[in-house]
This record gives sequence, structure tokens and C-alpha cells, in this order.
Amino acid sequence: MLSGMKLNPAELERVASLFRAFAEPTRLAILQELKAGERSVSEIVDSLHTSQANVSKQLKQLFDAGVVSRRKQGTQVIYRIADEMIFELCRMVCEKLNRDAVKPAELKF
Amino acid sequence: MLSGMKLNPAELERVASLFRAFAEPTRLAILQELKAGERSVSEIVDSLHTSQANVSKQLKQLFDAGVVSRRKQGTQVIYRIADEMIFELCRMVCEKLNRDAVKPAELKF
DNA sequence: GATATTCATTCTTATATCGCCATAAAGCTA
DNA sequence: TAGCTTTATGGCGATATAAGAATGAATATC
Repeated sequence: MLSGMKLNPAELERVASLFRAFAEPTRLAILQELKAGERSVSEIVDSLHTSQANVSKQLKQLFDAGVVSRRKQGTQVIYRIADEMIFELCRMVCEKLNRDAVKPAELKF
Repeated sequence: MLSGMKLNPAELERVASLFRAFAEPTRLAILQELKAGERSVSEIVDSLHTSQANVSKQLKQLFDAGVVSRRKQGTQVIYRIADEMIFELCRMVCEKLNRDAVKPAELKF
């Protein structure tokens, strides 16, 4: 895919869909929490400033995108990162943001 | 950013915003065209199946995100990739999609 | 069995965005 | 100047999605 010829609309949609998983601050915040290790839903809720319902919904999106995996443990559900590739993506994006920000911010008289 | 401590909401929003630039099929299609080299707006329009107005607006979003740059040449505007990092991102995303797809799709008798 | 805890789902509202149409703006050419 | 080409922008309708409230489902505890 995307290695020589062009992707068709369906393939482009799949690529876009995965990028979309990272395109919301709440989901990125969740991934940031999971970076330190697996977490239950309520642990994630406690560490963020949003409702349990919202966390659950965002986790579902991440799960459907194959970004996180989960297991049940009694009454709680433990989520964890399913593919470390995510952090490499975030690292590259942050590096670009830093590159772009240097220009207007670094010339401080 | 994202290298040790956690990003604050404003920083998360900036990261999400850059991911959002890649989260639409039309913008990905435009980037695919630009991968082969710089293109004028009308050339991009001819290669895609959408209106000139739409192409122009998507290009603006890519420009604002720092993904493409542009120069004027008479009446036309030539766009080009501003940061090759983009293709590395797309490559990693495609690899993940292929990894995930291998399971049910690769077993073809 | 009754209650509490944890998580997922449905419904609703507010907001954002895609894509089209029409039009404006800028630059070429006659 | 008038007209043509190329690009950008504003308005509009349709669709998507984020987040809150309420509820349902599953499991643990008393």
C-alpha cells in the first residue's frame, strides 16, 4: 500500500480512518495514559477530565481501529496498547511540530 | 513533546490537529499526487474526482498544517510537499493495516 | 437475593466538516 | 479596457462526531 502505485478510494478511506483514531485530543490523552502501562477504564477516567461514558466510547474507537486491546478482569476491563507503532507516529508528529515552531518562536530579540 | 512527561490539552490539540490533516481520503489523494512532484491546483483537480473549490479548500488545510508549501506562477499556484515526513507516516500506517489485514485475508487456499 | 461497582450503549444536543454552487480576486492576453 | 483563465472564498445542506445524561448489562460483595 502506498509503496508505488496509488491507493484506490476504499484504501484511502482505510488509511484516513486510522489517522482519524489519533485526530482527537481525548483519544491521544488516553493513549498517553496507556503508554505507562495497562489501565482499567475507571483508572483512565480518574486520570482524565471527562465522563466514564466518553472514555468508554473513545476506547471503543481505539479498539475498533486496532490501536488498543483489552481483557476482562472481574467487573473491570483492562486496556493496553496493541501496537507500539502508535508512539513512533506521535513522536514523528511532535518532531514536526517542534521543527515548525522553532522558526517564529526562537527569534526572541 | 511526548518524550517523557504528558502533553497538556493545548499540546494534545496541536498533535490531534496535525493527525487530522491526514484523516480525510481527499487530502490523502492530493498528497499522493504531490508525491510524484509539484502540481498546480488545476492539475490536481484533473487527477481527482472532485471540484476545484474542494481541492482548493483541502489544499488550504494542508498548507495551514505545514504539510505542503506553494508558490505563485502567473495565474496558477504550484503546490508541493513541505515535509517528507508525511510519507513515512503513511508508510507506517499502511504497514499496520497490512499487518492487521493479513490474518483473515492472507489465507487464500 | 439485594445492592453496589464497573463498563458499555442509546439518545440527544452542539459543533465541525465535507462537498457543491456561485462568486470574488488576481493575473494573462487581445 | 474587456475578456479569459486560474485560484480562493463565502454560503448552504448533509453528514459525522464529541460529550453529557440516562440506562442497561455483567460481575462482585454483603
